[in-house]
Amino acid sequence: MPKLDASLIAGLPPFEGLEKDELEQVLAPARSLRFEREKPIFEQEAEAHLFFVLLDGHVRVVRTTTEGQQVIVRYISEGEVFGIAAALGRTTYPAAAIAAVDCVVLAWPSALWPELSTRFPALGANTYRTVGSRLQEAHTRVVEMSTEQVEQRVAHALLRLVRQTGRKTGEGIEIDFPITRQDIAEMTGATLHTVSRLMSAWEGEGIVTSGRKRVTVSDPHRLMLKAESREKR
Amino acid sequence: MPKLDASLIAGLPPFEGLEKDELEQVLAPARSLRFEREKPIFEQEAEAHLFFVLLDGHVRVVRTTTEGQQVIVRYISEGEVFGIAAALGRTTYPAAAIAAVDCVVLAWPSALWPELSTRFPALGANTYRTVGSRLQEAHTRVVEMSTEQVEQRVAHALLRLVRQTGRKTGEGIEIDFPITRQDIAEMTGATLHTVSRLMSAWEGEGIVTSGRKRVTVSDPHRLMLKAESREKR
DNA sequence: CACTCACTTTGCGCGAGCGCAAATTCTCTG
DNA sequence: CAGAGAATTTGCGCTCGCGCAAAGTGAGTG
Repeated sequence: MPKLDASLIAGLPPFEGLEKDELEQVLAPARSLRFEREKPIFEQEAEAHLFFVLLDGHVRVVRTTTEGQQVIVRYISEGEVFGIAAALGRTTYPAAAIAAVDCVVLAWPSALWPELSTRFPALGANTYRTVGSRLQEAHTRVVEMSTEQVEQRVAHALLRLVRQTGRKTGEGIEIDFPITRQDIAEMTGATLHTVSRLMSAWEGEGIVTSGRKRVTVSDPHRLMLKAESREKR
Repeated sequence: MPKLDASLIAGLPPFEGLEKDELEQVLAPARSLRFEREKPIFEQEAEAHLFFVLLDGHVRVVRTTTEGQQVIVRYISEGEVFGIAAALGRTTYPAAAIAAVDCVVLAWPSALWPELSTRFPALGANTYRTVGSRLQEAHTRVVEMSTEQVEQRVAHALLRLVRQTGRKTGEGIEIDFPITRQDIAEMTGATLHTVSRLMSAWEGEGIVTSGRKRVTVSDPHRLMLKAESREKR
């Protein structure tokens, strides 16, 4: 087990408000793990033995229905906790987590959560704050799915990705990991065909530039207009 | 302030695992409040000064979009906590809560949450377990909205309501509070017209009996078939 | 460097379910 | 108990976006 570099980790949101020695105590029982691109970090319905903080990379969280249809629940970015079923009283993971690119994670045994969260209340508070915003985000998605057209939903999804993981380039803000039309479809409840058509149209209008597994938003402002205009019902 | 009857409250899920004297300490700073049918318990975006346990009645949790469209996030039943924004590090309520019928609630000042949850870990664990299942449920709804037809979604919604709040009658299991076609539409992302058509069809098939603000499921098994058959995509 | 496979684009037809409108029925209130 | 308003039902046309199909375009590999 490599010695973890506390100084790089100290600034991450889950550990905010922890003293230096507290952080070391928190990190002591953690292992650092690597996952290659497209490799599963955990599977849906598996025993939730570990919980994680993502140190580097991007992770896709996917739910699969009994009929085999996949839905992307969210993407995890650097510095976020995930797989925290144990903190929410679950014994299994409700979704799978897959490394979207090569990833480095910290992993703790779930059994340690009760002790860690009581010994280090700041850790618990930070984690539950994250849970709160995820619950709110999930409800936001329900509302979007209920009230918006596909075009609006796709625009919102892209804007969210850009905000979360955007990286500035010459042509605009690029989504920082490989993402297919199919992926965007699975985030928005559309088909890859419809997503492809929308992207083509937006490309023509100069709002996005995109290629194989790559999306760059060159005009976020006009994309926001697409996201907001024309409600239904 | 009336003296609270601890014996009636002891069995509720949020208080499971608390000793008798602990329960009394938890209840001490709580106030009991009454709300008439259709009166708001709190408004969306309001300061989250209180958190609640529902002692009697049913509460509708509603999000309103900037365009004024309403979506029913969930219904709260007896014995559930709600309005727990503070436990999730939020300062405002992300949705409104409205009494679906005359209600009795227990209310605590949000400021007490940190103290209560650390002094009584069981209370914290029970609450976060609830949060966990709500997060999962929200994701389930996202998946349903992404992959199912309106008919399946409405069937699922009714089955969920029946499981949560069903009350046996001569004709089947009745949803225990007034609920309109419009309400069901706002839970499923459909229009009241489509919901009405579905209910009429199902009534014809002998699956449900319904009237004004009233729904009884007489054949849950066949409704489950409606909920599961024919996936799309 | 060619081959293959995954990803993407585009066309076309169709159907689920919305939007609008109007009639009907039930409940509550004065 | 009559009137009014809320909730429900039903009809009809239309559109968004899916389903299916087929062609095109990279990118990685042996």
